[in-house]
Amino acid sequence: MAFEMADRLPVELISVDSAQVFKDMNLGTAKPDAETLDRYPHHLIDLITPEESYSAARFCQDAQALMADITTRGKIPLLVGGTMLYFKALMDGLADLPQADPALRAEIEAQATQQGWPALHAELAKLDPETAARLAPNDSQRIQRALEVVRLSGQPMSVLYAAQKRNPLPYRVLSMGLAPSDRSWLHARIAERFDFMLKAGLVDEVVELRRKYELHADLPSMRSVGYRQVWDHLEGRIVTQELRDRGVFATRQFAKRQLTWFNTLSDVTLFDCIDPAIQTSIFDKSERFVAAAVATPS
RNA sequence: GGCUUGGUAGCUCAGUUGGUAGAGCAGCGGAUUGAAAAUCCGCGUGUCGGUGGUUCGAUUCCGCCCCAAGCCA
Repeated sequence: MAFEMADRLPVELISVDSAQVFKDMNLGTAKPDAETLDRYPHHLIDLITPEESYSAARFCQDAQALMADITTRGKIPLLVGGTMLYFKALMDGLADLPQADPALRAEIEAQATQQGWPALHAELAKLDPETAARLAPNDSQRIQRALEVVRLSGQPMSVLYAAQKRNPLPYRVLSMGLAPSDRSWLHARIAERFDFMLKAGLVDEVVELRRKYELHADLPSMRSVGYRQVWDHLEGRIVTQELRDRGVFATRQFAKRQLTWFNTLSDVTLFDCIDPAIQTSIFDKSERFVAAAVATPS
């Protein structure tokens, strides 16, 4: 859909994808190939190495800077991708919170290994009762973040959330989502997609990544779908058949989580992508939708 | 043909000293504020292979049959 729009409208593409930001992670992230990227350049692809990490906050900065440039050039920013938190953060803004502190995170992590996350959840309950109340005792990542925020800023995260200013994007946004009406169709596509990745050499890609970079299994890059399972396979924990099955399961679960975001995100017009034959009609519909929206500026 | 071991949730299995059963994975639903392709939460009725028998009561004990794997002919 994005490419078809790029053929007809003066747009520039901005990728909204937390995995395609990594250099040399191509097959497993389903990154468009070099030829496609040449024809349809994407911003925010191949930004950092797999040793580094990106964030929703950095995405917001990067995307907003790009949107400003693009509109200055008289073009339309077209944001395309599946990292729904990034869309949400861009649309609704983020509170003014301290950024991640790797050393502090390591410290908290070590404490959790000793005492378990429920103990840290209890500790959080003293420092920030409101946040602790809405988090599950095993929600490691959010408990860690909430503790990090209090220690760094001296203020509970709930207080900083409450102080968050409404800071709407200075653009009129048209949101479109693709969701299949038939789950079994989705599952078949996912299996096909992962089998293709394996056939195309995903395992070799990870072998090469491990040779080229200093990686470990806890890195955001190596925790992503597909890479995590190949990692386990290369470590000898699972055989090829299991790698394939687990890769497919992980992709399905991820896809379901993406779909769940459509409940939360406001004003998204959904299009059904049930089978390839209908895809041209999806584009026709969306094109009419865009045309109608452009004709009625707010 | 005979013997042995199995047949319990979509899959892999546990279990019931006889009172009709539960884990993991899968699946489904939901949360989601600097790791988000992450992290977490909730959801378990299935002729316990079939059929006769014993019993107040059988998935559990016994007989026969079917199926699978292995061994012996």
